[in-house]
Amino acid sequence: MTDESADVPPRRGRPRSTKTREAVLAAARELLLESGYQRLTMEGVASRAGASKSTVYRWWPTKGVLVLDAAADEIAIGSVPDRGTTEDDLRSAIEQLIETFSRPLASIVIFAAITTVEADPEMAAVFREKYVYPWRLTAAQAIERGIERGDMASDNTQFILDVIVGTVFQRTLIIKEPMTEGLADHLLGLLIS
Amino acid sequence: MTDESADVPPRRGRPRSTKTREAVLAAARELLLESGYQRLTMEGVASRAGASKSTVYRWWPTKGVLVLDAAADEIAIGSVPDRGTTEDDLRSAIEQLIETFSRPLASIVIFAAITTVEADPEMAAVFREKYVYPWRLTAAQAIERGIERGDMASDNTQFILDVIVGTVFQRTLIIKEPMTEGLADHLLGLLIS
Amino acid sequence: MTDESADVPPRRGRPRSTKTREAVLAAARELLLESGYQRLTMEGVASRAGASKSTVYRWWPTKGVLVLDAAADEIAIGSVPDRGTTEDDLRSAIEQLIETFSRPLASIVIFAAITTVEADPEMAAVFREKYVYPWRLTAAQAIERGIERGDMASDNTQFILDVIVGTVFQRTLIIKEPMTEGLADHLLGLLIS
Amino acid sequence: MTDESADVPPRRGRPRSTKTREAVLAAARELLLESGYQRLTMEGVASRAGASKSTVYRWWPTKGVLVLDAAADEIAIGSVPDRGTTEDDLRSAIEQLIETFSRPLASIVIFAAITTVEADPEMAAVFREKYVYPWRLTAAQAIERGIERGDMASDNTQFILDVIVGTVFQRTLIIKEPMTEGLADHLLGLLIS
DNA sequence: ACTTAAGCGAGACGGTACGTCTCGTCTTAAC
DNA sequence: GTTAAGACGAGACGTACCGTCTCGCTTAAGT
Repeated sequence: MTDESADVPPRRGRPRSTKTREAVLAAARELLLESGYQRLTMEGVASRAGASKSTVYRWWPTKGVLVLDAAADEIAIGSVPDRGTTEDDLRSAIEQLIETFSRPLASIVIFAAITTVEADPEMAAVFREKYVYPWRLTAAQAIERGIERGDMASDNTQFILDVIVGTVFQRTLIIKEPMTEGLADHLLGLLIS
Repeated sequence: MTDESADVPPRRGRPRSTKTREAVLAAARELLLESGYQRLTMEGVASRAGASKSTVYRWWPTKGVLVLDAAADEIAIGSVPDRGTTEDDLRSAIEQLIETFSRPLASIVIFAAITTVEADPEMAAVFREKYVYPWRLTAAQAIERGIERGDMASDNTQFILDVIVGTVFQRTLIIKEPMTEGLADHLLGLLIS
Repeated sequence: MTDESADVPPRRGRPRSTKTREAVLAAARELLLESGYQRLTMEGVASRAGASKSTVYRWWPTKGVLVLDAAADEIAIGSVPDRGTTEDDLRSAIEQLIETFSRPLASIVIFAAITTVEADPEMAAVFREKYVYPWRLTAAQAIERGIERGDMASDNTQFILDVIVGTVFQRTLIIKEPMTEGLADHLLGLLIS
Repeated sequence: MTDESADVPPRRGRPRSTKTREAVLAAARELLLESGYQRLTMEGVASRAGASKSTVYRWWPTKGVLVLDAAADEIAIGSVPDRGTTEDDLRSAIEQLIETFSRPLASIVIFAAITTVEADPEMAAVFREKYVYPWRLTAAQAIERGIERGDMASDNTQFILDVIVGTVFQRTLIIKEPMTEGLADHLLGLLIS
């Protein structure tokens, strides 16, 4: 009878402090909500968390990595379910987008991840790989089911995705006035023939 | 008999140097294309232009103002003409957007103006007032003409504007892969019933 | 009639602030006396002086350069005069050494300059060039005058210099107990035959 | 048969590793010779020795203590013998000094021990107690024998000690050019009447 | 021609954050 | 109890830009 979980790495040295980790992430969240992404500094996070700069840099080499970690729960968007009808599927997708983009912390971090490509391409890449592509894949599948059923006003999946994401992004993160209520209905009216 | 042009201030002292002004704007354009908006520094612009920092700050109090001035010609988008048919009008609007967003310098500056709200709200405000609203107004008029003719798939003007701008922004400035050719046709197919 | 002082360099830009310069040097002196050379930090000096780090680094690139400047007056040892008799000349030399090594600030800085060679060879080099060699040259001349007169107990100038400097250094900077009063007489008794 | 040495404390747990101890001391010696005292770090010694920092700190609380331990053999200077004549005794003393100060490792450590008082007074104290005073005591006795015999040019023992130590220190550790050969003779010529 | 006033370059200045480094302490699991 | 590993708080390092501030020189328009 052998140990079944033999693939556990043999941890050595002082283990990482959960307390410090959470203090740093909490400090990052607070400062994001107070001052935004640009004005957040690694030094400020360390200070607010009662941690040292070296500890912060040891685990989060850049600001982008840090805030993606700090807001991970809020950013997570899940995947688009298969509810049986095209309208229900697309409505799910659109409402997931609207809901996620409307969370205060998530909106700040997502906006930063998208718009800071130039200064921090790695942040954008991590964000895409981890959050955007998985959702986009299931959303594309939902759209393709709709196309097969003959329900869609366009047969170009990528284009429809761009319409949905672009419009919701525009309305919720750029033009910030509400109108979010009717947004899903308007989009469905346009996309479903 | 009074002075006809009473609003002309009696300029005294050394007049502003056109040469310096143009050297600074040219330096800003070069650095934008070489390094992007974030990595551009006022210090770098002054140095490249052979000007002093105080001269740069005298005329362009912030990086945003400077960059909008430097790219003014490329950013100008004009207004949506009245060509007689809904399709022609909308196609004009969409192609103006695509064309403008595709110019190298304009794309950098517009992207910065839209996404830097947090760090430089004034830049965003100036950009909206001077470039976005005028175009958006004539685009809204074109859409309303289409609604009156009964050509549009939706009767909500602001929503349609968000679809157009959001989709084009998404495709040209966020997801940078081409497909720009078919974009106008796809959008027209969706928006015109 | 032409301008006689045409060789004045044409000063450009904002002139250096004398006030800041003196505040930094005074802060350095205070911290040297309070904490010693090793514990003095550039950051501490800037802070105490109400100056910024960049200003300190602009003018004094290393700690060694800064403290040599801060203590310049106290370190200056002059040169050995020619008083006519060997005894008077040597007594002058020895008393200059003792007096200089006994000043609180000078002793700290000289000790640092001598003993930090390994970590900051430039400081040691500047110190030697500017303060040690000039004095050593005139002291050597005084010794040679004594040798020519047949007054000296040894005819090796460098050796006698090492005896004088080594003994005074040993007594005043290493073994710090007094006995400094009789030191000059004892040395003269030994060196003059 | 019982344990004969009952006064040995009943050691428990893992015994100290002789191998590790020697690896650390050897690493310290290597790094002293390669980089000098200032640039030697506890971290570097641990790393070179394949030991952990905590092990190094457990047994050698400071860099000074470690380095004195690592160079103990080379630093040891013995005591001044009584050879019967003043000249032989003093020559022994001076040559012991010169020889010790000329060993590469010893010169580094002694120089550090003497000049690091400010930063590490404990190191200086340990060095004085363990190496300086014992030798100084026997050297003083040799000098006093010379004074009693009427051989010395001065009757102040401490002063003569300072002349000897100061001059040799000056010549071998500060001014590093040779001339060490004639040094003992020159000193004897001066000190013996 | 002479005065006046703004433009301009150079560059010093106080700040602030950067990311790196070493320090000496602490916390584990393995031995 | 000792060890290797290595996380941790602390704090200085030297650099880069920020936006402001003197300076002395230049350049015209108004006298």
